[in-house]
Amino acid sequence: MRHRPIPEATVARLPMYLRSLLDLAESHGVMTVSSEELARLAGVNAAKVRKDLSYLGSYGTRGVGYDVEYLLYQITRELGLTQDWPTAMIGIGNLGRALASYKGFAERGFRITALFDSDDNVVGAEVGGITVRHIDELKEAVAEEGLCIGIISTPPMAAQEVAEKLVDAGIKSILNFAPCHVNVPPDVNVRKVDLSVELQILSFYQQRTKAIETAREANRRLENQDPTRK
Amino acid sequence: MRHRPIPEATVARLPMYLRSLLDLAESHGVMTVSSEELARLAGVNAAKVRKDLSYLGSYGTRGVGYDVEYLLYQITRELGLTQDWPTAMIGIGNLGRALASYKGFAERGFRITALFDSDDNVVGAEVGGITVRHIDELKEAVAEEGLCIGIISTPPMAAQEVAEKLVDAGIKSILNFAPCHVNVPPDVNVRKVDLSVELQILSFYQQRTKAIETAREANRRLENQDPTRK
DNA sequence: TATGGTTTGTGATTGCCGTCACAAGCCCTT
DNA sequence: AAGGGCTTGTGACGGCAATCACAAACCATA
Repeated sequence: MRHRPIPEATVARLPMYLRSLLDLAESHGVMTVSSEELARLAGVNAAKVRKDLSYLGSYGTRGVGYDVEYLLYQITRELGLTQDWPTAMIGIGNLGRALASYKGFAERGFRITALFDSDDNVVGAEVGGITVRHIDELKEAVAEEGLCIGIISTPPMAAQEVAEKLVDAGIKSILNFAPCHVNVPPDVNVRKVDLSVELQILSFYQQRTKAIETAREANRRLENQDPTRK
Repeated sequence: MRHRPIPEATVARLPMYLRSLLDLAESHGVMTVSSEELARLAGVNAAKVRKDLSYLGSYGTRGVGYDVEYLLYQITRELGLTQDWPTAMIGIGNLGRALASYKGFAERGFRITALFDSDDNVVGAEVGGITVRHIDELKEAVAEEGLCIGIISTPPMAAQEVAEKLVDAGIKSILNFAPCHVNVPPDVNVRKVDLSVELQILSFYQQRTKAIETAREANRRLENQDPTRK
């Protein structure tokens, strides 16, 4: 049972557990945590927590719970966060600038160590202490500096082209903030963060609840008009 | 078949189709599109596209495809994007500022119409033409200006408190950019965007492929050392 | 009007994932 | 040493979603 593959859904939740554990370790100096407590903090089901953690190995103690420090280390290791992955960002516009100086990345161990753009007005500028280079220098920089992860924060029109340049440079992991799909070879891993898609999904459900409310109100009004109605 | 409920997974993909359709309509003036083509653009399976769209109704023509304009309208309507949902953003730090002026929101029909913060140094400032108000004015503003959606872009520590204030003010849809889970009543819809979680997931798979590569290399080296090895 | 080529809409199937429920195992008290 | 109270780890089950495969339906052409 120890070495079964970890399901994708579990991998996606590990970072949440990691964060909750960090909170526990920092704020209270808590030594041990139950799956119930961890589930509450991460906002998921307790059984799911246990099953997820069991994929990593038997790190809990029955009747007691999980040792916070130990679990922290195991998840960190499993996620590959014990080493750091030099990260390049391409597209230093408004969004790129904000992301490049976003403290959340650094706090979770990601150093964005190289910035690139194609606009000569931007190349040479300094953002968060890093000088923006021209995209043509990307391949060389990847080879020399061991860049492993690429972040695309260009406008959507440029995203596909940039993705291809990243792939050509040998990058195997891409995080795409541009609101569009990019095509890459099967051995390259792309994840997408689309800021407005989430709003659009909210809009769908918001409309739905609004419609229900409106219908209820109409019913109430109808009933008031004709209280004898069956 | 017409009025079955739309699965969550489908709702999450509608925005992608919407974007691809917009591209088609704008750039080429294409009149009609097949599920195959739309699938390619959105980066999904063609059968999935057809099934997804079939939940909205029979808007395609066999042997021809889907009318781009008509489908555009139907998805827009289904997502509730024919009306606009006044949106409040709470937490105008680095990230909040970038998001507030992010053009992608406006392009997809979301106007952020109200900004709030708790820091007196920020209150009164103007971001993207909107004056930042104090969080204590939130409830009143929601009531008067019909704000429907709340975006949390505070540091994680403040997120839960802000979420509760949004709920108290009557907001039913929340988009949370703070890297933490927030607890809300069941009738409130929260979606989360965590910028660094995606990086952490990439890190996991990156480590995995790296490990495989390293193992292969070790094998090669071993075989070179002892070419007669079985 | 008939025929061929094309594309949709959808039953059927499969696999993944969430949840439940409980045995196994640990600690503490007596 | 034994028993009670917890908590983990996991088999079993059910449901949702992805994919396949094909009949139904449409257009164009003759």
